[in-house]
Amino acid sequence: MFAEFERFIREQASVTDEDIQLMRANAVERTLRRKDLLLQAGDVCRYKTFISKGFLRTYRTTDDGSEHIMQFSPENSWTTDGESYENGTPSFYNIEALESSEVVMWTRKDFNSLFEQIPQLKAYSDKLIFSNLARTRQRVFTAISATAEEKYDEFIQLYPGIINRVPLHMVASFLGVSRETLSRIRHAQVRS
Amino acid sequence: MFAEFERFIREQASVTDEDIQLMRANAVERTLRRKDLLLQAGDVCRYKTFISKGFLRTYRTTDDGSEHIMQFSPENSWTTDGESYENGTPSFYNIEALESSEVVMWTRKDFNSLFEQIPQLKAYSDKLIFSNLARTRQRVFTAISATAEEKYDEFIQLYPGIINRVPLHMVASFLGVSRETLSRIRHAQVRS
DNA sequence: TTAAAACGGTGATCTATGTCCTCGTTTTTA
DNA sequence: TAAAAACGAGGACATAGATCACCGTTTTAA
Repeated sequence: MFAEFERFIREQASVTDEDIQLMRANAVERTLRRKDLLLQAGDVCRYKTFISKGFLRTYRTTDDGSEHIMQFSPENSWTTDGESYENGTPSFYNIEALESSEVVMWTRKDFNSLFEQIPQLKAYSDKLIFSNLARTRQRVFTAISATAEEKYDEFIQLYPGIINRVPLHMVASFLGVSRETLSRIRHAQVRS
Repeated sequence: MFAEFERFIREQASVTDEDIQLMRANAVERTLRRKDLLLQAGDVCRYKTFISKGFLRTYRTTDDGSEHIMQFSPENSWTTDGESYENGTPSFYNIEALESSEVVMWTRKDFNSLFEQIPQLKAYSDKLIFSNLARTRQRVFTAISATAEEKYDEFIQLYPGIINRVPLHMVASFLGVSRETLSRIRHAQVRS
């Protein structure tokens, strides 16, 4: 699992062999089976997690019991609940494996010390957060301005591949539309 | 204008007198009248802006001409289009003064050099971005999971004061509901 | 200081989307 | 490998919220 991470980070940030050793030193590897939770709502998110293999989702449950997906996380991406991780507060989110997955994790303490020792890692992380914020803003804009069909079209364009990897109701949940509406939109598009 | 900024930043980050001098050195002050644009869609956002007095909004226009408000920015807060600012790409957003305002701005080049010279400023900025991301995520969650009334209630709770400072249709635009619906929700709540 | 524009409210519709249901197929799991 | 669960599709109906239209009041700007 760390091997995949090493390959990934080397191509994302120009890190040295020593940097890699540092990162390896306090990395925690974990294997997840389908439906395993990496984070449970109510717990504090203690780790920053790199997904070396598999597929996760981050979702939140409303009072009426319905689930709303905030994020899909395929291999070669990161996941965490930043708010809980930074502030040590209980998380609202669940992070669940949708496929059997392999991840590499670091505690905040360890990762912050990596930031101090590896400035390129900090710069890379800053960039990630920026692009994350830009994408989240875009998602707000779409959520408040687009029709269900426009939301779906943008999803397909922005995240091709995901549609073939998760059940339709999860895409609907991510978009904030009902499963049935999404099913109808798709069918209407096939015909046209 | 810089005086207000100085007061603000001193209480947010522990900066020295010399730090203040550095920040003052390349700060650009600007006065805006109501309806003036700080940023026009299509232009590159060249500045990071602190609002020392007044009130701005950031909005985006859809193809059909409708405006969607992404952010309200009262005095003692910051505004910029991070994506355009960081990447030098044309912005999708307009930033407009809703009241006559006074702002202090820095170019990216200058602000980045301040980051190098004033680590506390960088740390403060990192925190801001984190909380910004957390708030934006929360807004996504609400947008995809809540009813119009729940959206309004959360807005009032999260941003008390703004409701008395902007016309109702702007709150509606921020929430992604129609002016009429919001008006009815408010009236129904007064009665209950 | 006055004409024009913006604003908030409300009634009468309309409609996009949600909800509830059933059914056949595929996938999962014991 | 068989029973159970999850899934996608689609029909019938319900409804939250949009749209359109109009009005009186307040604010803005020439």
